[in-house]
Amino acid sequence: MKTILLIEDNNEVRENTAEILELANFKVLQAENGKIGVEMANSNAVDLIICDIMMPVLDGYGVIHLISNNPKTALIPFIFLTAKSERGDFRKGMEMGADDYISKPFDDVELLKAVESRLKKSEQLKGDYTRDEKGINTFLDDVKSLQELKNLSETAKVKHYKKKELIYTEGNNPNYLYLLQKGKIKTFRAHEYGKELIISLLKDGDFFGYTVLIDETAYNESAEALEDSSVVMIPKEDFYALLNNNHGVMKQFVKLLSNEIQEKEEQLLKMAYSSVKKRVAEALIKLQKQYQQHSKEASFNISISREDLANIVGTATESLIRTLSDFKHEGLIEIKGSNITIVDISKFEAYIKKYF
Amino acid sequence: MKTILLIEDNNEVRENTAEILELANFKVLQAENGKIGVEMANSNAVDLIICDIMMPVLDGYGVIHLISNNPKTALIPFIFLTAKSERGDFRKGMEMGADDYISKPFDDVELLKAVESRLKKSEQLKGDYTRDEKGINTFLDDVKSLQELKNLSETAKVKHYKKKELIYTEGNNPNYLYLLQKGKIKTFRAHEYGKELIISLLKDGDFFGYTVLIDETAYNESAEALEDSSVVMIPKEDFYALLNNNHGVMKQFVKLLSNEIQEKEEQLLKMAYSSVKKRVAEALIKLQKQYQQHSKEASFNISISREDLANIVGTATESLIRTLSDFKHEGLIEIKGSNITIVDISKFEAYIKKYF
DNA sequence: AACCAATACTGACATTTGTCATATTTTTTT
DNA sequence: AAAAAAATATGACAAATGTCAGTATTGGTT
Repeated sequence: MKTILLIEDNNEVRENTAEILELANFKVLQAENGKIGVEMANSNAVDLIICDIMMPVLDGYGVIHLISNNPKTALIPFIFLTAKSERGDFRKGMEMGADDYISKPFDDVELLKAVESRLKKSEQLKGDYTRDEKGINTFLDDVKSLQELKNLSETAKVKHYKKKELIYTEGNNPNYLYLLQKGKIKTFRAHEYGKELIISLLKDGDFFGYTVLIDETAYNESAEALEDSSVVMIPKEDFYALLNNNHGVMKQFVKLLSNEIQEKEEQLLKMAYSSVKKRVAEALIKLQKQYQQHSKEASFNISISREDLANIVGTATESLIRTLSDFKHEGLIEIKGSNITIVDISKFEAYIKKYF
Repeated sequence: MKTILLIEDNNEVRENTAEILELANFKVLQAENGKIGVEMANSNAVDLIICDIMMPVLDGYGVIHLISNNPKTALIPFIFLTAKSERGDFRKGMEMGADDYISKPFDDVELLKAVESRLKKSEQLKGDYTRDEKGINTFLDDVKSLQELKNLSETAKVKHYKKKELIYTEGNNPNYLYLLQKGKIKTFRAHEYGKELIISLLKDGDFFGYTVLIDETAYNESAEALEDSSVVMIPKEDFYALLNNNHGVMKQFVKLLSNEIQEKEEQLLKMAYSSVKKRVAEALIKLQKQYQQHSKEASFNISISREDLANIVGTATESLIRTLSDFKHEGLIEIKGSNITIVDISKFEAYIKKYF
């Protein structure tokens, strides 16, 4: 329920107005002068302020001045509701930053529509997605909708990469936000000659290449297609524009990033103290889940080269192969060429837990 | 220079108005009907729109409807400038989401003041910090200013922790954003019995505990004071409010997070493929730099327990100690009790590069 | 100043992981 | 289908790191 702060010195007018607003299912806070009003705005979570101009102690102009200069309250929509109906009065109110100006006597409908209109606008601004509860996907949907927009316009292009082709390399300067439309792509960092660590394995619908866009530095990782892939290239300007204009997207993006930090920290902990065997097992389970969720087959083959798997785990290819052999001999996985199948994922998980 | 889109069918009025705006040093885009206006808004970076109501092809109401429904243009301030001066017309315009409404004939000053007022408001909303070029510190300054604000009010409290005291533990529910005012604190994650990895070593002025605040989950790390410390506890509601109300802070925060991701990835790569010896060396150099920068002494002792250092590197305490002994025997570092001094940091760095 | 507990260090050895060389199998190309 | 290339697998061994047990040193406390 939204909270409206009503500042008006005339008891009768105030109470009548409050009643109307309450009937419209708003929570109403009442203040009988400007000073009290400002105090209430500071100490309560207020979604909108309706304020008279001529009042004792502190008038409406004083109120809007104080409200605007306090960052905590500056963004609350502000509506003047006043008997001062001269053009000059109206202009002064608006110039001081009011969002609407209703002169008395006013119609109930006028007031309610004005309130609704300003609340709607304010929500749009804040990008309040709290109600959809869809979490992270909202962000993706948003960007996807942008991407669809872009597809229509000429700015966003889709590029096709062959297996083993590079999308970008360490040192390149970023110009695009990438969206994997179809295919499989790895991003990885190089350590020493021949050694690399796969940072992420991307699946359809995943975005990549955004961290360097934000930092405005060169790539410190490379991206390579693991199979033939289609990639949507969103010009960085569009990405910036979206972030800057849509607070909701920004919020979701912050969530996305902070999630990633936590994941990386988790990985770091495991890289430090878990044995190769355990890391391999966890990588297999993760891959299995990631792909199964994606393609809805019952028993799913993980098809990945030993080298890539080793680079996910962060170990030598031979060590990885030995570990897989061990798992195979214990009947936990089956290997057919480059395909790996986890025989029974819950058994596998249980074994890992017990064994270590 | 700010760009204003002026949509008005009457050539004379439009050109006169444009002239006034140009004199006030705005860049003016002119559109002679609503349809052209909407197209221009979509293909140009526009900071404010001034629009007539009665027009051929697409009227002002149509324009504001289209502008509001496109996320790319929805946040551009919108002013109606019209001969329709009836109360009903005015209300309709405002209800459709206009930010101001000026009826003709109008005064030049009225128009300019209205434009300035709306631009000011819009900037406040976007929190445009692009001009200070101070980068990440802006965020910190912002939060610090909030913190100062908070210090005055009663909501933010400073808590003192003794050496070895815990600030929070894994599983706790977060209620605060923490700011280390004075002291030294580590945050760490537990792996198996007795094994932990230090995620970060905090110094004065560092914030911590924000990722879980954003994810709204329980802590997956613990924080412990390494020496007596003073910590400012900012209620999470204030943190949320700051993020939501100040676009600039949000932007800086996104940068902060994306930076952190890149750092963690770097660490991950090193954890996977660098030897303990190399990781120890790098940890020492990092500590040296972090502290030296902080306290401006020439030769600085790193004072850290072997166990903590091992937990930064991600190795067994004994292995770490052996590595330190090696470095000592090679004359690279000096050890006096728990204090470690790098004899010559550039020599040390050169040795590391050559040796590995 | 002496004591005690905590921390730092060392030795001996086990375990894990990496490296190189080579064999085998699978996949790709012709 | 055969040949070539690439990927996978295995053996033998070396190097790195961990573990446990015990000794030495340090820093704080009375």
